[in-house]
Amino acid sequence: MAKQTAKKADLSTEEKIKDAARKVFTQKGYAATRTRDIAEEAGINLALLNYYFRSKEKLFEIVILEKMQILLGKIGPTIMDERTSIEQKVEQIAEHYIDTLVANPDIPLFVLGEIRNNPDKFANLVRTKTKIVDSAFFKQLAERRPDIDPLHFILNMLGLIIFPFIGKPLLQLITGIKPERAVTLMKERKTWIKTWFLAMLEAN
Amino acid sequence: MAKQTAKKADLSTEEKIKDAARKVFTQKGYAATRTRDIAEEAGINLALLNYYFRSKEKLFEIVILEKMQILLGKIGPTIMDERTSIEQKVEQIAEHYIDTLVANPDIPLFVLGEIRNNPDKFANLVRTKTKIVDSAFFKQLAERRPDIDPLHFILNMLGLIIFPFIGKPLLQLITGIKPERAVTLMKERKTWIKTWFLAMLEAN
DNA sequence: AAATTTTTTAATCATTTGATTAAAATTTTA
DNA sequence: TAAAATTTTAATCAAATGATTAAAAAATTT
Repeated sequence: MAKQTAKKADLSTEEKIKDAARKVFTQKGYAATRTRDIAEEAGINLALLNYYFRSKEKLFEIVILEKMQILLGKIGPTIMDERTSIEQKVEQIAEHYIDTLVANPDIPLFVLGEIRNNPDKFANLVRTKTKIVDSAFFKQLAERRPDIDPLHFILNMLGLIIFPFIGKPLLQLITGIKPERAVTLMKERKTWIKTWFLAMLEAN
Repeated sequence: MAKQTAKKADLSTEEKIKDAARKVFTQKGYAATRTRDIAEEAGINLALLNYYFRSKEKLFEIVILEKMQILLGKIGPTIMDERTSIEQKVEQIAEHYIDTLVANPDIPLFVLGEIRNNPDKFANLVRTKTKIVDSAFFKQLAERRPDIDPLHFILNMLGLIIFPFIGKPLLQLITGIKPERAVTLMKERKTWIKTWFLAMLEAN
């Protein structure tokens, strides 16, 4: 008992496996992940993974549903809110997502990559269909800029927020920027994105 | 001879394999790709893949180097050009990349995903190190907005251009947008991105 | 056209990988 | 504390997968 690997000593076996699965799956993706990697990372016997979760696939589903919830959970309620302005919505979304993604930088590439590899699988899962285009945000944008498809501004906002996290490995490769500097940069963006978004909204 | 699968009838075996490899690797990533998938897509015997390219790994390297060149090749020369303005650079880059990505929409997610899975492997490959931060573009941005790190604007530009292609599977999932509509949307952005970028550059 | 070289195929290998099993160890219940 | 239930382990399986081999087929050279 005195020489557990600290961090995971107190967690239940099931939680140790889930933690390890979260880490390995999000870092490498489903296909590149070996169940043995997860077992080793969790410090447990491989058979336990199947004992608790039946299969790699089942464990994966638990993890990716969590991650999709993190990535998509906040956006729905925020853009549906009739009482907040465009400005407030953008501010809320930018703040929330940058904080979330600084803590979970691997999520976007992970989720988008898995959706690419298996679009059908998530088709039913995202029952948000036609939700965004009926949202208050959408209507507000259309009213402000009747000449531009509101989808453009949705894409702009998400691009400004999410892309830096997706592009970070490349950015580090081509600029040699340090990880801490990258985090600082992301946090700086929290305040700027609202300003930039509003500027784009007025642009001609 | 009269009943080849048309398209590939005239290509050499080597090219048929490369074509198939480009398609399967970029769509599913290295780990999720089976050499048998490539052989089948190419309409050749599996052993031929190894006969011509030695291994899955070797064939993959050929493909990803091509794709990285497509993704990164244009940006270097453009941002280094001392004689063009910020506006011209952004216009050139937006036009070029959106055309390129409409024709090759899978590239960004593919390349960024593989870099994530194997950062070390591409470390030496991207010898652009310290190039961007010494570029004319960087200096011009720093001069125009001394109060904001030029990297922010690089990220903004790339986010506006590239993110829609990375996020397309998700966008289609949550909006039900048709693929053709998505392409139209991307092309519309070609003209707007310069405007939006300049607006962000002036924003306060 | 015979000989040589190149290309292609079918069969097979060795390793990896997800999963199972039966037994051992541990914990909980009675 | 004995019995029962739960958890863990080591060994092993079957299928998938990257790769090789030896022989056949086709193309090229002499």
